[in-house]
Amino acid sequence: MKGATRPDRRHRRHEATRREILDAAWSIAREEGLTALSMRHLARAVGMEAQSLYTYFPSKHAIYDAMFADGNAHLLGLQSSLELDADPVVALHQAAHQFVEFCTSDPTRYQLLFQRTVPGFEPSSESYALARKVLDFASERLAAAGVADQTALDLYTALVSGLLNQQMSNEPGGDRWIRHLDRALDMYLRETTTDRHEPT
Amino acid sequence: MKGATRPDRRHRRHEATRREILDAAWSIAREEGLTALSMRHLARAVGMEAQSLYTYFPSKHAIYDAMFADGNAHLLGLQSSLELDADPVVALHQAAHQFVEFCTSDPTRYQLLFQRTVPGFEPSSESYALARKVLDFASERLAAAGVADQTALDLYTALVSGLLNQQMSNEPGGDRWIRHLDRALDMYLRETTTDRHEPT
DNA sequence: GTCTATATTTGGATAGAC
DNA sequence: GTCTATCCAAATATAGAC
Repeated sequence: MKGATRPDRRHRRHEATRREILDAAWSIAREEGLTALSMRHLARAVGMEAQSLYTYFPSKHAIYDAMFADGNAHLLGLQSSLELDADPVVALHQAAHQFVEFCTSDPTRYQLLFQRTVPGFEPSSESYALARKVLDFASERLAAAGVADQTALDLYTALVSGLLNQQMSNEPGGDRWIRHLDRALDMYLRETTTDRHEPT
Repeated sequence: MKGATRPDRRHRRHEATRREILDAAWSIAREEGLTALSMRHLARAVGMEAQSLYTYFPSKHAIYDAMFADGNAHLLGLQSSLELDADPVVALHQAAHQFVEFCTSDPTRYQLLFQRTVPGFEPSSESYALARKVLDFASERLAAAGVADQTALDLYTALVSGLLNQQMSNEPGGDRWIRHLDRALDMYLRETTTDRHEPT
């Protein structure tokens, strides 16, 4: 007789609970802030004792790390599935808008992924690799639009993140800064690309 | 006989001790991070018991607030005493460089003044008024250079803070982003001002 | 896998003697 | 103004029974 649960079944169950905990963590962080997330609080939300969480995550930082990976994976999925215009300049605007939408739609996630506000947290190298891929995506969009060098890429990230930071810090939910995104992109492209048409 | 200390003398002594505590707080925050600052830790640094600090500051937040005011007052002093070039465009570059230097020279201060990273802290209205004056300064420099409207001012703060944020977050101490400050300013001015010379 | 019990640390803040 | 003595709350994490 096979009294024991099959290993893969147990594994699936384990993963499902992990997912459940992670979702609850996002929920708490969104409602009360990233730093307000605690093991006790999280445990209560999923109907467990705090100590039982250690079966699924070795530490609180591991939970932050899983959230970090989670958010980046989500963004990568969005970026991959976005239908880009044939015109690389239009495509760059599209991609930038998608990124801004992703960030503004969830300030907590933005804080975890792009600001360094959680006290002792640093992403693991595995999670950080995902963040790198996100940046590579932007790099490709820029190259397609005629911007190739590293310095111009740095200026781009500064410009977009500058608008986002101001928006999220001073007027979350509004558009006082991010509504200048298109203007900022045009300004940026005028600076960093050499127009080959209109030679006169 | 006048056995009691004169009130103003007592007041001066009180202020001196306050100053001493504040300096120690900056020192600790710089060495171990803003969030690592605790009453016990701070008290040990000045040779007191933690409880005695409450004679000088009613709460921990009051200490953060005093630090916030401190930093902004310092910046205002620097801005006021800077000799600006007669050419408003050159003057804008000067002022921007001074600001960037102020920020990069003390990451902890930058974090307290311009990022919102301390968990529950929000500056009092008195302290915030100082921060407003700092922004007014930038506003005047921009107006002198021919940038008057609010949207352009928002774009300016996004641009400068964007470079700073990237620099402080990803490579503190380096210049990978801030070395593009002049280029970014020129790009910005080209976008936001109408050149009256070269009408052809 | 989940629980109870507990260790351990750390924090902010108050009361009252001196 | 400074101290001792506490209070109170909250956090992460481990040990071991079931």
